[in-house]
Amino acid sequence: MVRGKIQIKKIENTTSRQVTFSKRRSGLFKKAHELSVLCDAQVAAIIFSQKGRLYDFASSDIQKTIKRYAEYKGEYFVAESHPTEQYVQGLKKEMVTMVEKIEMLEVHNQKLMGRSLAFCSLKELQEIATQIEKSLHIVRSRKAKLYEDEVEKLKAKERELKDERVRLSGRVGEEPSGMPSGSKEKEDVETDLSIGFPKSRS
Amino acid sequence: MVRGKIQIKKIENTTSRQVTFSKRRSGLFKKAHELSVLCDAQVAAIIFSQKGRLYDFASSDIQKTIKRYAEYKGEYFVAESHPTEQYVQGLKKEMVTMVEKIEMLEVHNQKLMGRSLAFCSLKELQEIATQIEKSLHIVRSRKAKLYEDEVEKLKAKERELKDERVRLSGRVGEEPSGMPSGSKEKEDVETDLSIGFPKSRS
DNA sequence: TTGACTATGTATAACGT
DNA sequence: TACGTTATACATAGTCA
Repeated sequence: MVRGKIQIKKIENTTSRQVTFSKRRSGLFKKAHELSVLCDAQVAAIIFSQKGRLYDFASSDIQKTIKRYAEYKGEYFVAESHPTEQYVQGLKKEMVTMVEKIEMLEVHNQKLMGRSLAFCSLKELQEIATQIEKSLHIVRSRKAKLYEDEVEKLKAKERELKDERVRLSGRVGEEPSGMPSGSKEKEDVETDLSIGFPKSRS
Repeated sequence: MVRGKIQIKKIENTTSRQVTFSKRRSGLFKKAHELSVLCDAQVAAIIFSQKGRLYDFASSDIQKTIKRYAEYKGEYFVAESHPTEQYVQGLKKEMVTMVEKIEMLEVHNQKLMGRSLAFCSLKELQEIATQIEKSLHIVRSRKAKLYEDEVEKLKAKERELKDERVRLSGRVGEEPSGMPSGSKEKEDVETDLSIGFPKSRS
């Protein structure tokens, strides 16, 4: 029994509020449905309860209704971070550029590797050959340089060891003995060191 | 005055339907508002009239409500062509792959061109040198083949011309004359054709 | 269109169970 | 918590202005 006009303000009693919510919610949805049928309208209603639970009603597909709303209002209902069409276009453009670059590099690579030459003109072949010769020259020089450095390092080490040996002999005050023979007659250590297999060990 | 219970079905009379639409719509919005206040709920309602006109109500910001709905349902209400976050992630992943490929190709290219060798080991240098030598061999072979083909073509042409000359001479019934001298003693036409500038024209 | 009027149907607040 | 009941408040169909 209704005691009188109710005030439209938040119902403080939790139970009462929940009951009212449930009843009025279904009442609202009923009214929404009736409106949609009687007047041939597209109706959608969304309700979040205080607890955050979702209730919805739609006379047709709610997604369609919301999309229609979005189009009508010219708005997207999307997360803040959602990418724009423009941004994606930018990405795609970048990708096209990258694909082109990859193709270009692959073709170049192929040619430098001596493949896919079937449609090269003589002139082009000549250019490629020149480039390759140049490359080969550089690589060989670099290789030679590395060898040299290696040899230098080893020579330095040998010299160091020899000095050490002399110093030790001096301290002991004896003639060097028990040292590998033949170390004195060979002044040029270079002949003693070589890349590859050692000649022999005496 | 209401004559009796009304049927919940489309009102055929246009005027009546429009009036009912207007009244029930405001009634619905009023109920929605009351529900939101009484029960502290978030309510939104969207109505499209039969004519396609939009009416909406929301207890708070309707955009927020719809966004909340979208998040709750895990859906975007966006135009068909609008890119999803997932799609963009896919693109970005592809781009990373492409960037890596480009870097790899560039490094390879650089090495084949004899550049950026500073940090190559001897072993690596040796491999590069071997590859380059192989490439050079292939390119030179290809070049040689092209030269040969060219020469073959020219020889064939010369032979053809010679045959033609002989036939013409036979028809005229005379000793060939006015022909370039020395064409008979030279059986090997190869010496007569060369790549580059012609030696001379007699 | 829009707003009033009003008889009547409906929704629902306050209770029970 | 959820469902009946019921007295009331509210909504609204039909009508007129």
